[in-house]
Amino acid sequence: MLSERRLQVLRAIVQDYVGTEEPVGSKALTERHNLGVSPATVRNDMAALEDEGYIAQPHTSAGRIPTDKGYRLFVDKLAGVKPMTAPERRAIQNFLDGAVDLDDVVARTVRLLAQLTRQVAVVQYPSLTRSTVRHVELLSLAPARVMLVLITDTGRVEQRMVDCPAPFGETSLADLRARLNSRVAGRRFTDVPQLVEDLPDGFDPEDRGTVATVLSTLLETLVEENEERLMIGGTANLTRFGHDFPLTIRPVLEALEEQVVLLKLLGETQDPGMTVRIGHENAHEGLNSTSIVSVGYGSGGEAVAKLGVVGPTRMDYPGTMGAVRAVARYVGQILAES
Amino acid sequence: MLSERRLQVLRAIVQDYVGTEEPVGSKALTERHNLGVSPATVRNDMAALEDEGYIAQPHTSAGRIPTDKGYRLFVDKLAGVKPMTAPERRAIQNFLDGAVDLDDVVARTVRLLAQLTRQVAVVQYPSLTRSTVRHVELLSLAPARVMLVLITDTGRVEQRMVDCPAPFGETSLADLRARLNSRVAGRRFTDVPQLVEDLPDGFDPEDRGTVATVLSTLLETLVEENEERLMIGGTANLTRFGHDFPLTIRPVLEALEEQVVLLKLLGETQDPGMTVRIGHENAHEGLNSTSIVSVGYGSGGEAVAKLGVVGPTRMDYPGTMGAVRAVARYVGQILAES
DNA sequence: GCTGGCACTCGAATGCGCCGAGTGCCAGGC
DNA sequence: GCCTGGCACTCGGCGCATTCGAGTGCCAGC
Repeated sequence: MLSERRLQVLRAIVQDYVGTEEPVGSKALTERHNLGVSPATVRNDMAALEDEGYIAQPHTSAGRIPTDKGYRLFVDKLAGVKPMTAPERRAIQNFLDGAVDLDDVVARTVRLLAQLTRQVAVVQYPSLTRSTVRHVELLSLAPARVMLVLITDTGRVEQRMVDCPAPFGETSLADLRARLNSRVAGRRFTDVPQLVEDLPDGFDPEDRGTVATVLSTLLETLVEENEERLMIGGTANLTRFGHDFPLTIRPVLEALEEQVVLLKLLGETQDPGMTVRIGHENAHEGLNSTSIVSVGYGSGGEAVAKLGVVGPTRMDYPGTMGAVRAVARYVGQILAES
Repeated sequence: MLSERRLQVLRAIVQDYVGTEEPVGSKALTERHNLGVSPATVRNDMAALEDEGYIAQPHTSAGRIPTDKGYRLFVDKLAGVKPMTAPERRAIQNFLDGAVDLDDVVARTVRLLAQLTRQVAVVQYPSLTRSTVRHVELLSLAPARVMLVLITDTGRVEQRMVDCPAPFGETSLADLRARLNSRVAGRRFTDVPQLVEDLPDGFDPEDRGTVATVLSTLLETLVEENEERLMIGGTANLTRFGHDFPLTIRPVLEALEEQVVLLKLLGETQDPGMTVRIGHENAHEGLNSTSIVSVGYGSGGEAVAKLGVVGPTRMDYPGTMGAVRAVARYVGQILAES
């Protein structure tokens, strides 16, 4: 087990490195943090920390930089979450309050997060899985063509074309619309399949095919839309990455474009609380030198999606975590209101 | 006026520079293109071209690179549009054919363009201005709360909440829905305002306030959504920009995030044909070292939006233009079919 | 167990010289 | 009049040696 002072030294190294972006040496450390001991002592502690794998030297005779393991310890034990100041909170709230619809909420959230953290922000659209159906609308566009519109409680709208096997009259359509909504309105997506299972039975035989087609399209929509979408912003902040960055930035940009990858990363943990993935803890290779801070958010306590930021492992964890948490909280409020 | 050979020299310079990314000298030129004259002659031509401002030297005793003016001449007079090969066309068609909804069409188009051109692709969502109303749906969510859903002929769906000044019964709602649709379905957005002007007159006095509120929300939606959205992809290709690129890439990423800027640039010309904006021709400062190739696309001949790519001024113009044109054509087809 | 001292290491920065691609100009030839 | 070969000149890039200094590890002493 590491002594208290060694942990302090690690903390100081992380803080200085994050601030200066340069390997930190023993002398600089004692000058900037009053640890009450001499550089020589700190050197011993550093050697010990290096043995344990918490820090490393980029090359002999250079200062030390934290390893992923070092950051991990820092995040878990040494640093808290830095709360936002009151003015910051007000600014967040004001900025988000102006949103007019769901897209706008998400777009504003992305901008806000990117600005606050000066990193790349990722916001997942509220998931359909845990949300409920507000309404299903059916529109007849042609005798054998129906448009299905699904409206969720989070304000999201999805539409699908349905080509019917047989012509379908307006009255039948109205009938189906009414019955369908009486069954599924207000219900959870996951419950819908059972709820509509026997619905075709109540219809005329010649209409049953069409009803079944519509229903299966509806179910498809529910499933497909679980391949959730997300919005990304602040990629310009990647340019602050590092000195060597042409090599670093490319795979990151590529990974960010692969939304599937990000969704997988975000979804990896069910825990709606704050998650920090550091460097190689990220399964995706392109993100091995980045850290991802994410947290669930949602209306009324229950998390329906995640948001977070992607940045260099050398990031201000307490500040970033504070910003992410605060934004998630306010977005949840906004969603609950609307 | 420049002699025929000097134009040839310019063309050769552009081609070589685009290929090698390095300033091109007189000797290399005569070796790679059989111009039938000696390097010394080419040098004279180059000096002339430089006087005219078509090419420049990065520093004394280096090769020449084209200026924006040089590229402009190249695009206008010296190069055509390189058509896609048959296999490429098939690939484009196959890739786009798999799309299931409008979002998907746009997403696939972006990916496709980015891959084909190895540059940043930008696709504007089909504009509402020139499209027509397919259907307006009204849903009662609470006694004094109505959701308005607008469906366009391009398959786009927009929804808005309406808080009514007074409770509004289901029958009144159905009535409004029917009357509204009989007037606006199939009509152009621009025509809608006149078409619904006197609609409230036909309703009971106590309902007129609500009807007016709903209508004004509808009109707002039409206008607001003219602030069109767009999708961007292939930003990872920015890393191929150049050697000096940390300085170059940053403002580009920033400009790309400012969707307003891009929309403005795309919208600057009404011409639905192919537009090429080179370097400083782009009003936005961050894009001064990029060129934008864009073209209108749309279902059934009429352009409803634009798509294009953003790349370094040093790009393969004929190839890029060919790809952009081909993609636009096929996207138009897809939209016309659905 | 902490501290000051000391020798050592090694990357970054600096300076220097060479090389070669590329230029401009000029005199001569078709 | 235009093209060509020749020639002197320029200047950035590259390789190399040198210096400089931050930082280290170790050791003897308090």
